[in-house]
Amino acid sequence: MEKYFRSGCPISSALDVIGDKWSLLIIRDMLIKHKKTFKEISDSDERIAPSILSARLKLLESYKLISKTKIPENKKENIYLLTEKGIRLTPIIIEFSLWGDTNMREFNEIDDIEGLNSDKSYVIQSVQDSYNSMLLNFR
Amino acid sequence: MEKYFRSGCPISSALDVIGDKWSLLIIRDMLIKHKKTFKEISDSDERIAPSILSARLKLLESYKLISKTKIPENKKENIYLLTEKGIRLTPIIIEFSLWGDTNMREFNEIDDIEGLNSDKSYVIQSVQDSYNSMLLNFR
DNA sequence: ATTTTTGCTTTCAATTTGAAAGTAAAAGTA
DNA sequence: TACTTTTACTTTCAAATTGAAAGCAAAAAT
Repeated sequence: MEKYFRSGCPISSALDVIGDKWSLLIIRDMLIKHKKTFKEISDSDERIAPSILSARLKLLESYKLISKTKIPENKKENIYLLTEKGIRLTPIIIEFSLWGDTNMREFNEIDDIEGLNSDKSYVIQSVQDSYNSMLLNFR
Repeated sequence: MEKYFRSGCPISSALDVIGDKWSLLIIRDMLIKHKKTFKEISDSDERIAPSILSARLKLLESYKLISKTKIPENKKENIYLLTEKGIRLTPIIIEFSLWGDTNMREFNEIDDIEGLNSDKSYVIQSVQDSYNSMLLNFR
């Protein structure tokens, strides 16, 4: 897992870490659906292969977007949680959601997402607040 | 170039079109640097291979994010321009820029971008206005 | 004690990527 | 007019990545 960046451009550098087919979908499930285990994340509509999920979780952890812990009650399951860096991806996730909702209906049947039409900064704040509340159970 | 979508999720659908290593960098150069020809887009810090650029331009055109024209003065060069759909990617580009700027400095030396600290919606509006002004020369 | 679940790893074929070279038409130059 | 250069690609092919399937070891459930 070597860390190679194509240039010093912040956009390019961000894409070098999360600009692949799967990373933002993993982040979406953690952030919006509060998924926390390998199995929960595996169970998405998009069916990510375990080999890919494993590799991606390792990479996201190496860039400190997520952390990996266990809870004392369960020695088996790993708990994956978004870090501050990861939670800060919320605006990107919301912008993708809005763009896809408006611009992809012509090419694919798009699920309706409730609350997406509310004020943008309110939606972002709500998502982040909700995730942070959930996090309180793990400290 | 078959159009396959992994699910009805707007985020996933957006990523199925622009969630690869290069598309958003092509959009960045068109939107921010007003690049319009194959050669101009080829000349980026990240050095995209012509085979990849060719394939990506075709795909972006098929999803109506860009249009391909010629100007009467030059029968050789194609002019690639962002459509409304493409210009609407501005918020995503800006959010990537902001996130990379804040969160990737730990792992890569990030170029300073002037004006990035201004009000977000002002930055977005400026970028879009500037691109639209440039477009007036091609209608 | 046995079965099931979980979180992976391994394997391997198929797909994608990307560097390099090639090409055809247009444009520029002598 | 002939030649050279430029542009916008395409082709080739090796390397890297992806992803479906199977395997596996430890923990949890029965």
